[in-house]
Amino acid sequence: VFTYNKLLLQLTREHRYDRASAVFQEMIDTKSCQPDAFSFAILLRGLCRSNQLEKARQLFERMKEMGCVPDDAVYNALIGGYCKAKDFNAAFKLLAEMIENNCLPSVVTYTNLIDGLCKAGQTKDAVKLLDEMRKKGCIPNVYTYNAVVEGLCVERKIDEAKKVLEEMAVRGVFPDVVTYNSIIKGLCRSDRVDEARKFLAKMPVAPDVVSYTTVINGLCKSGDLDSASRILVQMSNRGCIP
RNA sequence: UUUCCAUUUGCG
Repeated sequence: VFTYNKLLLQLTREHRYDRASAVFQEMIDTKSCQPDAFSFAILLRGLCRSNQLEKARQLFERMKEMGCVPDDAVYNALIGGYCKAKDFNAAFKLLAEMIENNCLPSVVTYTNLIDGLCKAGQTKDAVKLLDEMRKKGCIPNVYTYNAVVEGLCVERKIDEAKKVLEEMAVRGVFPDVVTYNSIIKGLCRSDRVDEARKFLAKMPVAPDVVSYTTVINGLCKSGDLDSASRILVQMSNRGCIP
């Protein structure tokens, strides 16, 4: 099984899903070596990522028919797939099923859902889910918050996003460069480039290429090429390569 | 001895 799984993993990494499915079928046919939950997880994840959700669903049914118990990796893969397809009914159904089967949804599970909701423009629901996960004793981490912050910034609700920052501070989750980059992007998009520039100057963590690029982009769009080139110089001085 | 994973820039 180990050997087969390794092969499956490699094949899906190379996006050769047809080949992977064939290998999988071979495992079942030979009967000497039945796929385990991990084999399924690997293949399901590959199918979900390549938008072959229907195939994934069938495989999942088959898995249960074979008496193989889905683990959290399997559920996470499927939930991620449905989120990307914006089929939240299906995603939440799986979440419920997962809990029924005594499979604890992890922070990754929730982050998947929260990120999906945000990307679909449903930040309101995302924030609600964030609250719910906490009530269930699942602690959001920086990835979870970043997904929310990013979602709010895309919707130009910068001030709400800043509130989330405050909440992070209260809960002892430290914003990282990704968090700040989302805010900077939000400010730029809301024509608050000047604030973005100030934010860049005083952010508590070291700005990276993305931070600089975002601000420079904003400045260019607003026609402030002088400031843009100044930032560019500053950026190279700090060893960042555009 | 296999072990999947989630978040940010550039109309990529």
